[in-house]
Formats: sequence, structure tokens, C-alpha cells
Amino acid sequence: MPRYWLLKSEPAMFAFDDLWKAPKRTTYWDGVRNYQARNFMRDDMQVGDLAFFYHSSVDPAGIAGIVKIVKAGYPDWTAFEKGHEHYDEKSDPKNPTWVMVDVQAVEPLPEFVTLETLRGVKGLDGLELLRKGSRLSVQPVSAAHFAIIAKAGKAKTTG
DNA sequence: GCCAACGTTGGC
DNA sequence: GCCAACGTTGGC
Repeated sequence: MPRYWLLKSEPAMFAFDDLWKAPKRTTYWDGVRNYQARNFMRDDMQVGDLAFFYHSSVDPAGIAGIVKIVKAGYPDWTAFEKGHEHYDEKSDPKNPTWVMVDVQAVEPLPEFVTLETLRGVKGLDGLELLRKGSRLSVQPVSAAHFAIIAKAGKAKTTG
């Protein structure tokens, strides 16, 4: 059974649309520099897992699309590149501190699901994103929550 | 090991 | 731009 996740990105840096236009609609998810988020990627994320692509620090914030994990955790090499935005001198290439995964865009949500919308959706009690003070950039999402949110992102139909 | 200071995240 | 919340650092 696949697990489900939510990945945050600032669209000014990298938006779902950028991933959609990328070769094979695939990229490496670098720059996670939080241990809890790192542990999720390193220990629990597996090929075939699905994740929401969440746009943070933008108005409105919300979920733009769905991605699939296509490569499980491996060393985040951007931590080794001096001058790189995500360089971390304390990460030893022989014993890397940080981890990245590869993700592939699956589909955009027909309707962008804003954070405000999510707060009004029933059945999302316990969703990490909605927890006060939550700022984890990699979060687990239950299968039930994933289904509810995906449904909320489907285009409204008449009749 | 405690905890104050500091830096970052991210919604508003 | 503000600031609450939270993670990390470093003195002790």
C-alpha cells in the first residue's frame, strides 16, 4: 500500500507548474533541512507513494497538484556543493546528513485547494497541515485525508 | 541537560 | 512587513 504525503514548496522558487514542464515531469526534492522532515523521507517514503504539492508563502497558499515518489531517499548532494543555496558544511559526503527523493508530477488538481478551503472541509481532523503552528515541509497524510482532499480538488460539475 | 537567544517558517 | 510558533545553538 502506498503512503501519502504533503510536500511544501514556495512557488516563487519552484511551483507545481515548473515540475509539470520539467523533463519527464520529474525532479529531485532537495533542500529539506529539518530532521523530522528528513526522517520521513529517509525512513518512510517509498517509490509509488503519492504526495500533494503544496504552495506555501504565497497568496493563497494551497494544494496545486499530486506527485508520485519515483526514487526513494538518497543523499541530498546539494548540501555538499559550496556556494549552493542549500550548502551545509556539516553534512559529510561519507555520512550525509540530508536526504532527497525524486518526484514526478501525476496531475494538477482541477481546482486549487486553498488552505482556507481545507479548514472548512469536514473529516480532516488531525491533518498536520491544519495543526496550529505546523511548519513541517514534509508531512504524512492519511489515506482517508488524502482521498477527502483529492475530492475537494476535483472540478465542480453541474447536474 | 537546561534554557535563553537567535534564526526560520509561513500565514496573515 | 509583522509576528507566533517552533527548531537549533551554545553558554553554563
